Amino acid sequence: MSTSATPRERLLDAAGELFYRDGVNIGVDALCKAAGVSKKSMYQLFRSKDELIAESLASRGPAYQMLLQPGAEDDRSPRERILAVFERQDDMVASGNYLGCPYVSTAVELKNPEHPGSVVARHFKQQLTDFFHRELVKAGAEDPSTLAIQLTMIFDGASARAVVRAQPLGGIGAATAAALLDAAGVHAGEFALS
Amino acid sequence: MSTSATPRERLLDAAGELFYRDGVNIGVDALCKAAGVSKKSMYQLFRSKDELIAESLASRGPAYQMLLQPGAEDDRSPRERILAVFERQDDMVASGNYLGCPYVSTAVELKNPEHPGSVVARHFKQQLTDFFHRELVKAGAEDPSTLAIQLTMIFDGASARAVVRAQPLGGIGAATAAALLDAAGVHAGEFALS
DNA sequence: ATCACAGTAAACCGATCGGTTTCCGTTTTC
DNA sequence: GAAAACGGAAACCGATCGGTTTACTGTGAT
Repeated sequence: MSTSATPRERLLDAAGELFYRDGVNIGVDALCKAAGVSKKSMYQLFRSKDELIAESLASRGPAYQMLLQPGAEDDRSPRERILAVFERQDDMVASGNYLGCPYVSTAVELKNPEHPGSVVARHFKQQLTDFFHRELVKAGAEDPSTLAIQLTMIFDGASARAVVRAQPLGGIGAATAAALLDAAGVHAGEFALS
Repeated sequence: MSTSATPRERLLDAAGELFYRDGVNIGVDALCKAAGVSKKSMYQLFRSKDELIAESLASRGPAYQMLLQPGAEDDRSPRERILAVFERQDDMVASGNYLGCPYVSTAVELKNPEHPGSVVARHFKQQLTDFFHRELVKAGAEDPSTLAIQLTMIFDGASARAVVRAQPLGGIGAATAAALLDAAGVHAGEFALS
């Protein structure tokens, strides 16, 4: 347990991992024990367990996005950059212990769409759609808004498949996304003329 | 509370509804109270709560499939019958209180793919894929196996979107499925030549 | 009439739930 | 060096967890 980090950081880290691995119903005692933080400290850092759920989800957002989305600087085409997301998802599933997209899983478990954790989940799922949208605009796609939503759906569908089947995806997500991009006329190496 | 049904039926009914509405972490006390069944009866009808999860999921399977899949006897083309699944999903989401595909949600919540409930979930998700596969074979699709998986992914992706966004789908699932079928050359009114 | 069974209500078990509080040691601050 | 703040360990709260047990009621078969 890296005691170098602040209690808040340790808590957010442990919460991010345990809420994902065991579900949001894991107890705060187990959480605090894993973080090496007392319940007293936890409850003066966070108003409630619900707030900790939301904040731990939010704190992992940027890293999760960077893990999934290619950096801004590379010379790949929009299509390749989009497909890279599905390839990274494939890797995550293949590396084992994949339990679904953390945001979708949390929203599913919380049931209540107004729960602070659900709000955070909605926000970060929108960011993936926004990434797709930006790339599609760069590629000059005809209907980037619809297509971005469809790609996000394929991403979450692949995620659901990985959870239900509990086995590697074998590139089926990337293949489906590619088929959809083909149908929409977004081809390899293509950029908008503008 | 229809006391006409047997305790077993009442329990499976209440469990199917409450596990879906509140998640699998709902207590057995609440379950038994909703079913009007004593805990003693519950535990001589089912070995454990885990078994009740699996059996209630299984007992709802046939009705859920019939709700989603068109009956065997209709004159629609395979493509239309496939798209009908997505339209019914759209209706379910639009009617409110949609909390995702019960099988995916349960698998996500249980985390453990060897949990009896996860096994049942995997089985019934496969049945949807099988339905798509049958229709695709009828339509003479080139790669029905891959396409059936892709359609199932779109279905689950649309389901995830409905949960995360907590708003109607607006036909995006059917539109995505249609685009994929178009790309695969499965057109309206088309049947295999055989 | 009686026996057996099915089933409910409720007490009970140890463990855990989210959350609060007390106590005490350590570190920072002046 | 004294005082104040930080934070961990652990007791504590009422409620609930999954599961068992006891006690009692109603029913049908004989």
